[in-house]
Amino acid sequence: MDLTAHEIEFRNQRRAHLETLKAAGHRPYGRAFERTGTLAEIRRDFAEGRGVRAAGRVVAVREMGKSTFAHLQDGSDRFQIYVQKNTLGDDAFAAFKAVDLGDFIGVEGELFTTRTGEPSLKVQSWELLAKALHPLPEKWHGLQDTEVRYRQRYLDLIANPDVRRVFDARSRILSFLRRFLESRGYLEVETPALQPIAGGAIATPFRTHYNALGQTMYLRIAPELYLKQLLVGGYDKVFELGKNFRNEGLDRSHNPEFTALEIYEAYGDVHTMRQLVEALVSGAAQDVFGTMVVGKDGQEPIDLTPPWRVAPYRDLVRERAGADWFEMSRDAAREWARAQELEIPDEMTHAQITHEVYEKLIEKTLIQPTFVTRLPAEWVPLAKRCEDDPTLVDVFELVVRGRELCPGYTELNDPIDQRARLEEQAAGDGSKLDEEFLRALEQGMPPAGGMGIGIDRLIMVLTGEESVRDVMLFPQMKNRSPLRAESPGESPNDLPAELPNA
RNA sequence: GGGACGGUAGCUCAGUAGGUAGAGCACGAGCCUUUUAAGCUUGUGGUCGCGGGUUCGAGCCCCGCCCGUCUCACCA
Repeated sequence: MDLTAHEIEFRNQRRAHLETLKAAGHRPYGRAFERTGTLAEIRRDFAEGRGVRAAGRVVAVREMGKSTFAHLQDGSDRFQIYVQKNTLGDDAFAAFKAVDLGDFIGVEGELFTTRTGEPSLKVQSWELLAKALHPLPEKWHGLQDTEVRYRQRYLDLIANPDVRRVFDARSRILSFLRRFLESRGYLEVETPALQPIAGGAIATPFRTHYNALGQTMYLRIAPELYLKQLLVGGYDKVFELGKNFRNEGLDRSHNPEFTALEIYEAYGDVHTMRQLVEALVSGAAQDVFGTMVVGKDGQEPIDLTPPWRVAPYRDLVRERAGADWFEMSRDAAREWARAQELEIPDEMTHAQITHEVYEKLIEKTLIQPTFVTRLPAEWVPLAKRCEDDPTLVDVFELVVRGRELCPGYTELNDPIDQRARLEEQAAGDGSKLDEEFLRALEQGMPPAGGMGIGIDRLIMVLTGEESVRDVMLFPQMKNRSPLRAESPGESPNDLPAELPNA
């Protein structure tokens, strides 16, 4: 790797500092350091003159001749330390000058308040815990380069406190979801991520090969079919919180691997699920942010206070496209849609045109939480039909800020209808039929409600972030230098039959 | 995949009309014992994303490519 003269200079200086510190008796990469507490705890329990031990990364240094101010940062806070020549002694003070921005150190001393009123720690002794060989990003503007922020997230986390806050919130939201569900008697389960048939959704899967069985495997696109087998097996209330993988495009609301929460409840239905998701999401906002109104400054605030709007799909379409929409001929519907600047191929059916109108003209206008209900059966093959209209299914799609957040429905438990609808969806390709799942349904699955929440999008709604990359610690990025070029025309799914073991 | 925009010092960014590349921070040296974007003096640091082309001369113009952001397409 080619280094610029400047990078070589940085490296040499820091290594020279490291040698200086070693000569002064420091271990360049220390061992456990017993702290009085985190920096936040030390601040909280501040008492003038109190003796404490603290540790953290040096993120700011202000040298003033025979004394130095610096800031330590740990996972909880940032705290000022004060290093004085006559407190520390000549040698320890001189060695401290070899501490660079970014180094981890441990310090021991007394708490005091500076003339300007900042709680500080007067250092009596200190030791090096880890030397940083690279400089820190700029202290005032932080790290701006989006590419570096995503590829080297640790720099982003060090330099940009707001980023840290988003991921702290993410963690607390996940924790709340688990606590909430467990407190209501739902059992967390784990089902295969490596599946022989990628079912439960319509999406292109990632394909791989399992050497021991000589068999093609897929990364799951959804856990749904396994969770339903647990209902067959007698579990009444289960959920799974985990990763799904879809071999599709990558944009600000899609990442090839993403987190989903799926919940199933025997003897429930679409209404059970609606109430559950309302309580779950509004509860998470209340628990983590102390309010049910969320969003960043400059955004339209989202009010998550239940109950949320319920809007049947056809009503929304009629509202936008006219009360007589569903009595219109296909030609008239096509003409109307094209007048709205939608691209409508001649062969599109009336139902497809309707769906295009919904997705392009209506969904994005649903900012506040809205349950879109009673969708056409062909869009949701695993849902049970409405009793009063077999062309519709008992589902909701929860839409917030114009984006689909969570589908939920009364699960289809009729194995005969289920087979027919999966066959229709597979369009004659029998290899896509999950016979194991159908066999399980034939064993008898209790009536049930189920739903799946896109957790990354939920975090986006709750934190006000507009890109999924800003709520995932390590979003997918293209390799900077591919190990080997893909041969032209080779599909990413075409793998050699045998892969060497790593 | 299409379109728009971007990639200049370790970081954040300027760069006029095509005329030998700048600032702040960081870093080095000097001064400074209550500073906090510390301050003052001074210095180092650049394959201008990569590869071609036009030109006497390219960070700037042209072509190709790489990476990223947004957007459209795709997408339960």
